[in-house]
Amino acid sequence: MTENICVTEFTPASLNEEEEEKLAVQAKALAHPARVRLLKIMAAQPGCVGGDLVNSIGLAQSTVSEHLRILKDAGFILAEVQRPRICYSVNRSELKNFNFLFESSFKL
Amino acid sequence: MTENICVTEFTPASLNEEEEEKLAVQAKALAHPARVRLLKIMAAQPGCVGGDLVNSIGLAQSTVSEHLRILKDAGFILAEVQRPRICYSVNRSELKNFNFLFESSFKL
DNA sequence: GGAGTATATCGTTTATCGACGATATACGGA
DNA sequence: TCCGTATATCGTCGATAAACGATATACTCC
Repeated sequence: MTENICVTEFTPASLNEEEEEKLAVQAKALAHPARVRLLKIMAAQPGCVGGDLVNSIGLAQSTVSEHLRILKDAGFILAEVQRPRICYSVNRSELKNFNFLFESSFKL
Repeated sequence: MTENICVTEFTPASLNEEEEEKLAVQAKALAHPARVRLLKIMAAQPGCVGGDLVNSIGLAQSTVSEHLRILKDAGFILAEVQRPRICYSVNRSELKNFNFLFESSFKL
């Protein structure tokens, strides 16, 4: 360890660990092409889609279900039960919140 | 497969596979708390930081180096060699581009 | 040329992810 | 009540990620 050349002092106070964790967790939910695609499809629908998402994407039903669970856990989508189907839709406020968190974290 | 209830037809033309892939790849680079933290630290610096990042974070030098490589590969940071150090800084245009890609993909 | 310094790479181990088929669940309707 | 349908969960396997210590690399300065 030597003295810094181009480093200003960093104040730990500006590090909000919870926010960082949330940003990372949500980014992880976006970190797969299939999930980006699913989100995009849902965002393009006025209402919601059922398991037709499975047909829109070349993956097994169980795989799609898992991707949807991850997106749901991240808060990016909502699931409305319409037996026997489930109607998924994007949660725009949470998507916007991610966007905001991203911008504010990195001072864009 | 049955007829849809709440699904409108989806046009594959609006699916830009390259963009989806890029969004996923960049999201993956953000999908770790240590990398979010590193980016945040760098974004808070006027210029750049050297390997002091290693000291700012409780991880081994080799681990931090790997995280930095991932961020660099994603285009989120720039590395300027100042032997024997390397000065890292955020690439704001790429961060902003991610933001834009995110917004436009999901129609926010 | 040799020593010192900062960063990158390698090799290993453990943990997590992604995909699938098979099966369970939870309901609506005949 | 039993059947069909849509979704969720389970178990497994191969692939990838994350962490570390040890070592290599690539310079600067004596």
